[in-house]
Amino acid sequence: MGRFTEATAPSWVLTAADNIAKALDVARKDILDLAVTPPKPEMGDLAVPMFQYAKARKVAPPVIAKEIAPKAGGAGYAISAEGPYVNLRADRAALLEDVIGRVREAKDRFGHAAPDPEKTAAIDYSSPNIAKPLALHHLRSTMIGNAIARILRANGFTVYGINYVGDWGTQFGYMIAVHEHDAPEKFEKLTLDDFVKTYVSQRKLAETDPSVEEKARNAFLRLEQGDASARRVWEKARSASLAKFKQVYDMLGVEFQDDMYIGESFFSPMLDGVIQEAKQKGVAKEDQGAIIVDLSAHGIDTPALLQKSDGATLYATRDIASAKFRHDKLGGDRREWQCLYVVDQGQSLHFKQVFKVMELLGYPWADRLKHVPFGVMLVWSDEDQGWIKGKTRAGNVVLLEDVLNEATKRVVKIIDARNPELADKEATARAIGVGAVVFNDLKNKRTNDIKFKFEDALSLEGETGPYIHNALVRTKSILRKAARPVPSTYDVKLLSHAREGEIAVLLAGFKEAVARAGLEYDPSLICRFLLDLAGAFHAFHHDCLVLDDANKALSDARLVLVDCVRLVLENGMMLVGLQPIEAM
RNA sequence: GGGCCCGUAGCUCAGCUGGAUAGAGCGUCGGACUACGAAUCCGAAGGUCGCAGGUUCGACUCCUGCCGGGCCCGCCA
Repeated sequence: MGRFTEATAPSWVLTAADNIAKALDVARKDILDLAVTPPKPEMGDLAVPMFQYAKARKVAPPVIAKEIAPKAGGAGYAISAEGPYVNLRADRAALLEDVIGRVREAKDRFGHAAPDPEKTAAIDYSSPNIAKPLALHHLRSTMIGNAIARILRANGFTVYGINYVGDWGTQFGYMIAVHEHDAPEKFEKLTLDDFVKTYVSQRKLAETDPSVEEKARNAFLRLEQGDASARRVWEKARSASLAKFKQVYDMLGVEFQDDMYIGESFFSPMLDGVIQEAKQKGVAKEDQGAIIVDLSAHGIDTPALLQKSDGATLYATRDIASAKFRHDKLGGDRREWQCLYVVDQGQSLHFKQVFKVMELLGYPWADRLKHVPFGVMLVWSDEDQGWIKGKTRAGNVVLLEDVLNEATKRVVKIIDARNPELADKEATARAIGVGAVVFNDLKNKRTNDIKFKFEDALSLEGETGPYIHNALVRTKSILRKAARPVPSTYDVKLLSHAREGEIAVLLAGFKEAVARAGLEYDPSLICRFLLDLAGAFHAFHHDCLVLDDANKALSDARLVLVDCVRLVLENGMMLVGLQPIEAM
């Protein structure tokens, strides 16, 4: 697999690949697929190995390389044979001119693909439980999902971000039993915290007093039957929870449309229909009093349970109903529709079962349902001297909000020490602190377990969010100090420094990174890009003076480049949910 | 026992889905603020890529087996 596809390759790469293909008498795509990045920058920007062509012609690879290189030259790049490789190096001035032109034209859409009405996606992410707090482990689904939603939009998709909140289940029995007869003035003021406390205390009581459980069950039964008084408590618990969730989402820069909080309760009226349909189609059967779908003929040993022996439905049943809803209402009529579930890898089997059941039910779009799994979050434990799962064990919950506030607090302290005059101190600290936590979560491959350590997640140095923020702030500082608009014309030949070349190569690769991140549903690819670009800019900043009255022409050209870096950094940051800032 | 994920430097991770001498960050050691922000930059030390076979001109990458870790495996979500 090559570095580029025909759709995303910069024009010089296409030209070069064309010429090499012609010289070898093969297809351009073959060359693109073969092309790799050389191990050292001095060797060039792209290399095409000659091994297989050498084998076909029964000559040594270096011989072929030497023969091809002189024949495949062209405008915009240099070509040379080095051992068994044909190395290509983009002409820096041409590359810079090309990429700067594109950035300045596309602006905040640079790197994006054109919107395509056939591309639609429903993405399920975050999806916390009502009446429970947002904990640290919710960060993963929330931010990975948010980033994928933004990345797919940048790839031309219309995206529906769905928050499939857990707003149905026996836990509401406790809420109803306890709060049903609260005085109105107390009832009105109930918050998520109150409901969490109720849940915890009721669970504790239930351990010694069986009647607590009994009352809760009855209360939930009334809720299911549509009892108005029970429903009133349910609604309150739901709205109080959502209000709190939205506060935290706001801190994270995450937003769901109001009509996209489509929780489990929404589907409860449809579940009988699902069971009936599955039975009628001969997909489901009764077994030990329960309704199951036997999947053993399809390589899945565990059957999918649609209904318990006591008649209650299960979450697989709800997922079937919700998949139909998403297809029918959220873009399923489009050719390139997809429905993503950004849910931890522990639920792989569950989704495998649900998707297979959808297929057995005869829905031809069942193959568009995709589980996008991610690794669990492990927290460092000094006690155990190891990584442990930060489970919701009683009293052991790390609140997401607390982590974000702590991060912000630490950044405020640093700003106070280094830049006490900063305007917007609180908002800036929040962007940097939250960004640090978010970036720490997204920078590694999605499927890895992430090991959460405060010192690392809140670190301000190295491969971190603040490293990106710092690069952005440096671009803005220069642009501000220039005290004149970014020049509209400039002499590209003056941008001859090696650092400028590195930046050009990176900028030219942004679109490829966005495309790949979209195909692989992996925000870490954007994070890596941002680290590379920020790094190249930091090095440039160290080596190259931009504001230089003695050399106005060079200063102009560099200002243009700095502005492009600024723009692409901002574009990339938006995709992964880092909030751009002006100063720090 | 079966299924999925993982094993690369002391630690945390990249390695472009088979190509050139395996790369970063943290930590350690040593340098750079009389230039646009040192939350930065430059350099050094540090690796039998878990182990053993196999496929290939070529394997960190693909296949098989083993070792070690995580998650899942019918009435929780």
